Amino acid sequence: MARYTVTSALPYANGPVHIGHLAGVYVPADIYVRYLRKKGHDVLFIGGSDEHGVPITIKARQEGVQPQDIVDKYHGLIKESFKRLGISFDIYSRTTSKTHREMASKIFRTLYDKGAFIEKDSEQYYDREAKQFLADRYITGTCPHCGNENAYGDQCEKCGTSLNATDLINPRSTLSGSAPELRATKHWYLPLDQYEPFLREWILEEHKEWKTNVYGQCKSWLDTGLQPRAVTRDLDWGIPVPVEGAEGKVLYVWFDAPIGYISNTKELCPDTWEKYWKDPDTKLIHFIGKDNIVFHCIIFPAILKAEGSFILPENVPANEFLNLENEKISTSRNWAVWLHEYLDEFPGKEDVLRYVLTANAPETKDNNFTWKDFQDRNNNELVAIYGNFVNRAVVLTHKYFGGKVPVPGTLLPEDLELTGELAVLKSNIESSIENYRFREALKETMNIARMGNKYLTDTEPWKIYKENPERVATVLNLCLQIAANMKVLSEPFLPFSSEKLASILNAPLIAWDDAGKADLLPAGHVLGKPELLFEKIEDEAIEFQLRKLADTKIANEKINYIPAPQKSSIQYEDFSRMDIRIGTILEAVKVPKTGKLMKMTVDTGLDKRTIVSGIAEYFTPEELPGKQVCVLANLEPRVIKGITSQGMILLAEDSDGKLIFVSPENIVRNGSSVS
RNA sequence: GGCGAGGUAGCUCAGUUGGUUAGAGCGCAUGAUUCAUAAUCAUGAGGUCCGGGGUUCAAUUCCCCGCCUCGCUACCA
Repeated sequence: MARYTVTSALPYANGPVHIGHLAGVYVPADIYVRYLRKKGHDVLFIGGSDEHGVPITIKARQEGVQPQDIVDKYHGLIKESFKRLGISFDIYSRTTSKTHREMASKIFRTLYDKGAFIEKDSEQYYDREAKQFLADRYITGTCPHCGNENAYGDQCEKCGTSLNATDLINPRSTLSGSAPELRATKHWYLPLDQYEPFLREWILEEHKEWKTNVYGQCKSWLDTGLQPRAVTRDLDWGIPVPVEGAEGKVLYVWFDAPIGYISNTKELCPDTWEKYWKDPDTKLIHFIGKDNIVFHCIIFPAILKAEGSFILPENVPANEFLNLENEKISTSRNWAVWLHEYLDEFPGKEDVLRYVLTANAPETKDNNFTWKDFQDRNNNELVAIYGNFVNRAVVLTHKYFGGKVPVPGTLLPEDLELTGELAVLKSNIESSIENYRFREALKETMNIARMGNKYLTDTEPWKIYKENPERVATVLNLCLQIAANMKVLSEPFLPFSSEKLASILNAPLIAWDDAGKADLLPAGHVLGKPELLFEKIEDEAIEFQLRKLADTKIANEKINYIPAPQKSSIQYEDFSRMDIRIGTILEAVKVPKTGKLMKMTVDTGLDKRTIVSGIAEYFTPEELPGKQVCVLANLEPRVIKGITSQGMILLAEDSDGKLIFVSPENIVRNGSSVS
């Protein structure tokens, strides 16, 4: 018996959980832990909500409530829906818990006391209108070396000098446009660069077996070179930095969140939690999505290593992403299948979702969920293969043997082959699960039912019953044994159906290692009431979902779009200083080596000038010439990627981020003023 | 733009440490069958293994270039 600590990424509590989260993290993690438990291992499955960080404060501000209200709402919703889907967490807690606050503080403090952090005092700019400290790149000003008036807080692009924001003359906040004030602040950095040799050895040498996407990304980070990373923030929502003189500062959410795994373990096992985190015999497994790789493979292990007494993860099986009907799942665009809605709309079909998301899991590359595929897999696989096989075996037994498991006769070669294959399939399922290949494991599980269907067709008990009832007894006995094996071996994937099958067979769920054999049900055992394991999903239900997606996609784009709050008042004079003209784009080329920049020549009526704009993702150079646009003409020129941009083209940004030109309704003479 | 992962049958995916006819499930076609939720079983059709070069006796598999998708990151007056 081995000991396992299995974690699944903490969902961020600013929205409900959708099928992408499930397919990527929670369903595979649940399969894994259910399997380990069935094998008799000592395993803890740790989950919880991640409730700190800036996005939650922004959402709270938008909705006019407190951050606590936001996280209370979503934590409850998420916890409840996980439970309903049978995600078998041993604990699902939250990072606003008392235990977590203490644990995160303690770990920070330990590192602090060990001198593991770099402490940096600095004067940082604070935007009084936006009410926050500004990161360097949110500040522009005049370069002290070359006099460029549009240098960034971290670097002047004109002379190439690296700067500190405090070096700038006449700094401005790019958030509000106002002049920020200097405030002294202090932050703590984890010098990741110091852990590079350790990480390199540990990952690149000792964990070559990790999935290629995980290993590749870690290697990329390590080869690029790691930088010290700030682990504190100036913010009023989070865990206070437990150090004197750190008032108003909180732990960076990515420092505190993974510690939540530890805190939640402690909350569950106040006395014994340490053996799950500090005993070298314990295997720690993190289930995550691919966007989380660096935090779980680089930063969190560095924190654990710095602390010194914790074990490191054995594996970090990160999945890719799931698309929905060929489009990226998006919370903000409401393009998702929400778990709590699915559970309401498909009652009793928890396993169908679990099945489809496993059979189609994005294990090696991004995958696509479609409702048609969902229906097909239910109707053609769960119903037709698994459910149907069980039903055939049970109905025939009731018909010929009064619902009692018949006494088997002498086994023929084909019977022995069947039982031999059963053991093979079981072992295939085991090795697949242990290697995090759940899709394959599920397929092998279904092959057991396929094998049963074929066996029934080959032996044709309904034909031979009259002349050879003894043979039929053997055949049906074996079929029921196969069904009993299905019940056990499919339980990690389809726990609800296994319960149901247990009741149909009137036999309890047994341990994993007792399966794989053809003697699970004794002769004479009385079966339970026959009922269908799965039912067909009709076209109407699928059409409803597709219509709903189409509708909510349109509706929510309009309803959910929250315009940015109005900026502070200005005088007419401020406005009148802006010289906005109508101009015509003459030519356009993409700026090489950039993702978004387009270099255009624009006839402003005043002159023909060069303007660089970040629109290349939305327009091709070919479609631009001839277009009339509004140009902010008297904007100070600015060097972008070595090109001097003389002005700015006005664009509207749609709710989905798409850019649209602000153009005159009719053709206007170039140089016309806009006011 | 840099880096990482992926691009294989209509769909979802395996696989090839380079080697005769590239696999599975679903879908489709044909046949068998009727115990079963028109479910099952068998057989079959379907693929310039993203494109172009190169190395090799031989490349889908190795190398180079390019295109596409996703992620991280940079940039986006």
